[in-house]
Amino acid sequence: MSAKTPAKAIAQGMIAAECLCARHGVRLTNLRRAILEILLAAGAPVKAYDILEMMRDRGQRITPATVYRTLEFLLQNGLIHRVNALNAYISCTCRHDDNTLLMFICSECQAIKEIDDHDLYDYMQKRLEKSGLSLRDGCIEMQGTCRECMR
Amino acid sequence: MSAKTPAKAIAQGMIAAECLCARHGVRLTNLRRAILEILLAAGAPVKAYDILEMMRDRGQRITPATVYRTLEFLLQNGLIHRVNALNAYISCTCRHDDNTLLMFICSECQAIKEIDDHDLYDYMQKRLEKSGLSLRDGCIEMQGTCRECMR
DNA sequence: AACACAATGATATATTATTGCATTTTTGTC
DNA sequence: GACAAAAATGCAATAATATATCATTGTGTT
Repeated sequence: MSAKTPAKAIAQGMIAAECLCARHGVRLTNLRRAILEILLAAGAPVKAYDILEMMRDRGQRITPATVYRTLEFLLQNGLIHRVNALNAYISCTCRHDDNTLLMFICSECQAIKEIDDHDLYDYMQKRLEKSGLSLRDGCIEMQGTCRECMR
Repeated sequence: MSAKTPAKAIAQGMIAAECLCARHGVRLTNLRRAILEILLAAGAPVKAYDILEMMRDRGQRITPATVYRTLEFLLQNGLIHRVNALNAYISCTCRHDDNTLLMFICSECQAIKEIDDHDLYDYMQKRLEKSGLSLRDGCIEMQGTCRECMR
């Protein structure tokens, strides 16, 4: 419905997810597939209860607990990210096999951009280590303004 | 009670807050003072409903709405920060007069460290501008592991 | 005192998330 | 295939976090 993402990209995302789950030795069930697909299609942060509604609209009988459990699974396996600033979830667009993540959130339009800048990440890592802090496997969430909202 | 922070530091924080409010032309009321003091004393992230309880323990009749309104005021005036990763609030320890903020959260022990590293901030800013993103007035929340929890 | 405005009180409700236990589905073993 | 064990899901209740709305109180100005 609100498919902001081209069908092709969604399909690719699903295939990538299948591969990843196979490698991890975990099961990508229909429920998990369905919720991941919603997130892939949205291409934007989606709230847990919105996912719940979308699933119900599709005729699924489902409760919050199930949604959150499924999100937890997808998070664990690096297929999606949680956007703390928005209490929302977004499908992962980077191909980081590690858990490292640089995420930029536009405070104006809520758009999310994953930053695939390993140099920057490494620099931050190095810089923080001077204060005895390790970014290893860490998430970084930055808020600012995107180009469109800047003008 | 749970005063992790020396009384002297709390007092200093309060004075700084008074000054700042005076400069901003806003009122640091008793309620606001009380809640700021709780946060200063804690020296760690505190949840809204914990603040509510502490206030009630002190004999104040107070509701969630009031707590959130007060937190909002303190946030607006840069006296505290919201820790999105924890749904919690912490008194500001840096003296940034701007809204820029680099915050590090230990995923193990939940300790928060404000990073006062303008070089790092500027570097990130510059780096992000290449992607059309502006960190101006933005918050950065990083999760990782602190020295103590590393071993 | 009268007024305007900011702050707080009070009630209700919305939003986000988890717990615990029952049931179903899948997997591995015989 | 039959079975037991484990994983996934269903279901109900409830916890935790946050906001909206309207009434009341306090503060500063004239």
